[in-house]
Amino acid sequence: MEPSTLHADVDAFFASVEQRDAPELLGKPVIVGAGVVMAASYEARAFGIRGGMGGAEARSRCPDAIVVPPRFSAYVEASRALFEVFRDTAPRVDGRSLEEAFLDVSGLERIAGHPSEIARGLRERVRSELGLPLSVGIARTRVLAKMASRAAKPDGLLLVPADGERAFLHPLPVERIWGVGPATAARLHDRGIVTVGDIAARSEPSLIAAFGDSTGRWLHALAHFRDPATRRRGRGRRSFGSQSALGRRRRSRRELDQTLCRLVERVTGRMRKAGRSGRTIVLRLRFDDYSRATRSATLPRPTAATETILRPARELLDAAGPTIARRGVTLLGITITNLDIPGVGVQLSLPLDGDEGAALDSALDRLRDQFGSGTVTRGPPGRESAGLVDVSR
DNA sequence: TCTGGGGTCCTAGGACCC
DNA sequence: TCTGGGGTCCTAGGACCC
Repeated sequence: MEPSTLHADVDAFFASVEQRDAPELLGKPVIVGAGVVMAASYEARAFGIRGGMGGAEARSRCPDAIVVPPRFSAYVEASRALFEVFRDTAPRVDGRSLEEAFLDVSGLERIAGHPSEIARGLRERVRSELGLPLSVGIARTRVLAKMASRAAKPDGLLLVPADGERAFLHPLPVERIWGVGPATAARLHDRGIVTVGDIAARSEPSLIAAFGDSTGRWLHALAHFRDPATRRRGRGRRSFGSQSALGRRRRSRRELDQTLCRLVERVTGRMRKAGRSGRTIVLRLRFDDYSRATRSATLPRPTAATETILRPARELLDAAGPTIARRGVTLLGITITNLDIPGVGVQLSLPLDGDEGAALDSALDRLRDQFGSGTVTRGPPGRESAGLVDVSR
């Protein structure tokens, strides 16, 4: 099987959009975000500046860097145009974030040429039409394509041929694996595992014994060039969240409550706009020492109503009061999860006697409470009755 | 290196049910 | 009354990604 999975990724996305829109920034070290580095141009990276780094640290590494505030609407617009080009290039596009996607170009050879020609054309189009640098990795599997695009950066193209997978993957240090962060890397190092090849030398059972069922299997598959069974099940989003850093100053209960209200309003507003609702409310806290905690509560029914979510959110905050008083809170966040399932319809058709009909009606009433009266209907009463539940959005 | 804001997924224990 | 095995739901924490 020849490689036909592309991973396409704009380099330093936010910073590249800023450089494109303000030509005087071209060729200069650019940092997006003041408090924390949200993106750094490659010129800034040359000074050791990385995303997630504190602003003070970044400026000390490169005092001449130009710091610009993020302009999210510009990034969203650039992303929209980018995905138009993606969808114009391949029939199957799986977006992973604003600036990256997997493209399946299998079966396009006769129309559009070899995958590497398609990738070259894609890079040229994104450069000429959008003014953005795009790196592309091509491989047989997603993980390999992703790691190839990473290796190709900046502004590069790398194809991993089917017979070149070992030569590409096995020498890489484990830190370069997509999905291995500092914690897992440290645990691998503890066991003398430094490269992907070292992982390949271990049996699957020994990896499972050391790293647990999920991670063990995943590492083993990856090291043997198999696409690890996706760790992401289902489709679509699974939560809505909003958070706010508060700084080190001690906040009064009143200030915290105001922040909480703002967060709940923001989240529920986004949920209503998306036509979604959820049942579980998670309060996120971060303390002076950067330790974290979560407190959660689950409602009987999904909702997106501000008041319905605010009440239990306040109770969670109250319950965390003593902990906050002791450790000081530096971040407050709210996440709504356990979302309803959109686009599912269930139709039942069954003969009912009187009692069963009444039971069905009360069940449908409960569903109307949950999903709204317009989405739940009941067929005509009689010997053959039908209830229709349609929660499609 | 003292840290923003948005996400996803996994694990583990306890409650509860059959 | 005690014990077992299997399953689901909830809560809390942690790891990782962009």
